[in-house]
Amino acid sequence: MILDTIARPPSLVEKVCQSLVIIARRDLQEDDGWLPTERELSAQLGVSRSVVREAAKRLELQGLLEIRQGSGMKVVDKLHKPLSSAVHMLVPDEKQRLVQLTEVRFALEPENARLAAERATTAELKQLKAAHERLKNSQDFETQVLADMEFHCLIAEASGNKITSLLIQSLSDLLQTSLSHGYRLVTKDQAVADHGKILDAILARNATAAATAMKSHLLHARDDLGLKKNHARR
Amino acid sequence: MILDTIARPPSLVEKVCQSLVIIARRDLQEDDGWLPTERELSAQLGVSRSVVREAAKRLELQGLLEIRQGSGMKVVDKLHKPLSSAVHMLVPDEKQRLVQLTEVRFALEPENARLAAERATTAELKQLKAAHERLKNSQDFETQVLADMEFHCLIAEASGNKITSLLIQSLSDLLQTSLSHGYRLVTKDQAVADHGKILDAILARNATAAATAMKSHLLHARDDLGLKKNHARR
DNA sequence: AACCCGAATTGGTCTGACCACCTGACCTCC
DNA sequence: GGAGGTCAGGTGGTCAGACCAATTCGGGTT
Repeated sequence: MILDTIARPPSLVEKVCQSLVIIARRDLQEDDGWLPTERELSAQLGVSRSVVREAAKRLELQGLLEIRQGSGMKVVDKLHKPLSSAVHMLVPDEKQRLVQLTEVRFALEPENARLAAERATTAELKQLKAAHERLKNSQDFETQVLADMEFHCLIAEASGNKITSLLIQSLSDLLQTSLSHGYRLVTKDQAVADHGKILDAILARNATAAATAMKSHLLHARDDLGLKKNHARR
Repeated sequence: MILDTIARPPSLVEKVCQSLVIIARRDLQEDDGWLPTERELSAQLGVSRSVVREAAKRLELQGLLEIRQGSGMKVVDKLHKPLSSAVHMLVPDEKQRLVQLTEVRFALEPENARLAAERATTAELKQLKAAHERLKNSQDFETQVLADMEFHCLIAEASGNKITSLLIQSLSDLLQTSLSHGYRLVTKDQAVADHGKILDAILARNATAAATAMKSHLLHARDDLGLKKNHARR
């Protein structure tokens, strides 16, 4: 039996995938982001509906499409979903996942803050300030969590590194599900204070201070977790 | 039109996915990891072959299955593939991807080394030593790259954090494709020397030294990249 | 104007057929 | 006896057409 990862000629659904991506990009600008129906695409591309379906499902799993029965297929940008679901599967236990999540953020985010301080454009700085204001003014828990997440995601984007941006998006996504299940990392006041320090450092283009502020912010989150249960090895 | 992410009742293919995962786990122990044929599963689970196919394709995309025409479906463990392909799609340019990849590793891996120094089991230390020996004795370029990657992956595993382990696996996977396209990060001698320092620090349970050694190792890689072309902003 | 209902439309599932590819056993030839 | 070719059977890949289920949207009722 052959198990080598030799290059195989692209299958039909792979070709259709590429075609769909092209059509999707075009429709995203012209139309509302809604793709033609499966039957239309089937006729248009000269393949059976099964193939169109498999290709669409594939792109949906990659976070490029959203498929809803009765409505149609819409172009979206959720490239972080695959990683989220992989982590969800790899670490099913909610508490454990939250702990490991925080550890990874502790490694990634200070470096993001450092790079953001060095590289952020003025437009990105403006967005950061806006997100911080939104957190300050947030009333209910949900919008607070969203504003918090957005702040971190914006820093990742401002680092100019698309990979880390993708990772932070995924981690935030996972964090949100955990939080909505009752876990709470830090109080709003603490978050506002921490974010304020980070923001100031980035605005001042002080990379080291930004990294340090981010570290202490995440340490607060880690400590908050530690109060409930010690770190579990494996 | 409804676009809310309301909880929807699990569709048929989702149920079949779960069933397949269960069957896969069982077959991985009893048999060789080969699943029944699509037709058998179709009859066994009481659904049409289309549904079995979609579920299988889904699990393949998640890195849990490998499907080969004419052979069948085999259980594999490549949970890192989804992230790899997402990054590949997000940053198509090889050179740029390599640069950003290195940046992310620079954030993640020193922390991994630190945690590994604190938490590694004796079995993991043994594996690390073995991997290091393999790098030392490597002759051709390919085995050298593999041994290098394995060393980093083992450190990630020894950190006890499954998420970071998954990330490093993905990044290594991406790195390998870049390397096979002609990019070369550091010379073998440099790598052996760096890895030696990292290994010594971990063996000595010196977390800080491990992190520092890893940082300098990655700085060598980064500098090597910088010689060819400056960092590109976006 | 607000509400409700049903036809049209969309993706979801089923069926059964055929095609392309892989495997393994058999057979030939050295 | 072993290396290589051949062929039948089985596998996933693709196709076509039908029906089911969720959604939309327009027309009618209140």
